[in-house]
Amino acid sequence: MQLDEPDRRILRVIQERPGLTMRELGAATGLSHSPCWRRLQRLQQAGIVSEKRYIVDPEAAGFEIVVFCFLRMAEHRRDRLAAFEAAVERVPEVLQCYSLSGEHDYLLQVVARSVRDYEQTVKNALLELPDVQSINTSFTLKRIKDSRVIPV
Amino acid sequence: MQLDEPDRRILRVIQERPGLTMRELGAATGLSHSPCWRRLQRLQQAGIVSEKRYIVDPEAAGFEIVVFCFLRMAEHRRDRLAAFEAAVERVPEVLQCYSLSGEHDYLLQVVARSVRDYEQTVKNALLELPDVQSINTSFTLKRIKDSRVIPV
DNA sequence: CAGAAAGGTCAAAAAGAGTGACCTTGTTTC
DNA sequence: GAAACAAGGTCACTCTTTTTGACCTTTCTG
Repeated sequence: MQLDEPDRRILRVIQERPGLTMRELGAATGLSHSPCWRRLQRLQQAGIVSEKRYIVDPEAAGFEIVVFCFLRMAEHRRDRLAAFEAAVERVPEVLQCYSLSGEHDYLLQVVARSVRDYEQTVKNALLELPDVQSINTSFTLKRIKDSRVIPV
Repeated sequence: MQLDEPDRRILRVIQERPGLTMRELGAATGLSHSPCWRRLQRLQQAGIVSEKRYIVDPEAAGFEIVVFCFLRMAEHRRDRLAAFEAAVERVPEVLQCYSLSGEHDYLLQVVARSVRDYEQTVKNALLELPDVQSINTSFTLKRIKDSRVIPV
């Protein structure tokens, strides 16, 4: 879907100032509430904008440990990787998983309540994932930024 | 803030099923809407839960390129790092930034509309950040998972 | 057991979302 | 240039939810 300027303005405002009413959003983007609402609907149907939701802060919720880990796979056959990816999806402690170009196959962001818990997750969930050859963990010391604001 | 079981149930349900009304949320967590609402308020005031907001999908919004990059710093004095972190905060293409233990100092997630744009971001924004010594980029090939659901 | 803390119920006000009808304006197409 | 469209604007209104307040009941706790 092609975004025009009003669409981008809407995207900017809903990201920077959630909690505006449709009328306020319209005012902030130079539209009135009706067409503004119609556009937002369209953006949602196009999958560009999610439904409105709450975000839970891992740290505040007691998940003090955030790690990134790099996986290398033993097999690189398409069906094996698909199996791995489906399995990763089901591990709740894994928040993000991207496949990478370069020397590592996957990058995972994993949260845990403690180092001990992380250890358990690695042993019980991650190493059990199909075809994982090696796991290289980097602990995060500090979250400097964790934004979901796309600079549209 | 210490979370009890009803709190955790609320956190689980609002993450798994956004869009429930307060009454439905209450029903799903075994509370009635009033106390449920009061708890959710408390969780928000405690910073555990954000206000309700839309999430924009980078890919759907035209940001096809998602990269992770690893930075190494020239200086490790406290005030220099603070300056760097404040500067990173202001680069809109950087969605995430964590400081890491181990051989790299920082991990950044950066989005861009194209490889060419990414190149620009690196040259104009990232390399301009104070004390950056080296940048090591890993392009992502595929997003397997990008969840914000904390397994409370 | 007394009090405090939290939940339940009810009722109601206020706010916002979501619609629909219809008019106006700017553009594109013949 | 006229007709046909595509969008936006305005209005009026309905319906849901949220948000509150009052008050009673149940559960813990010291």
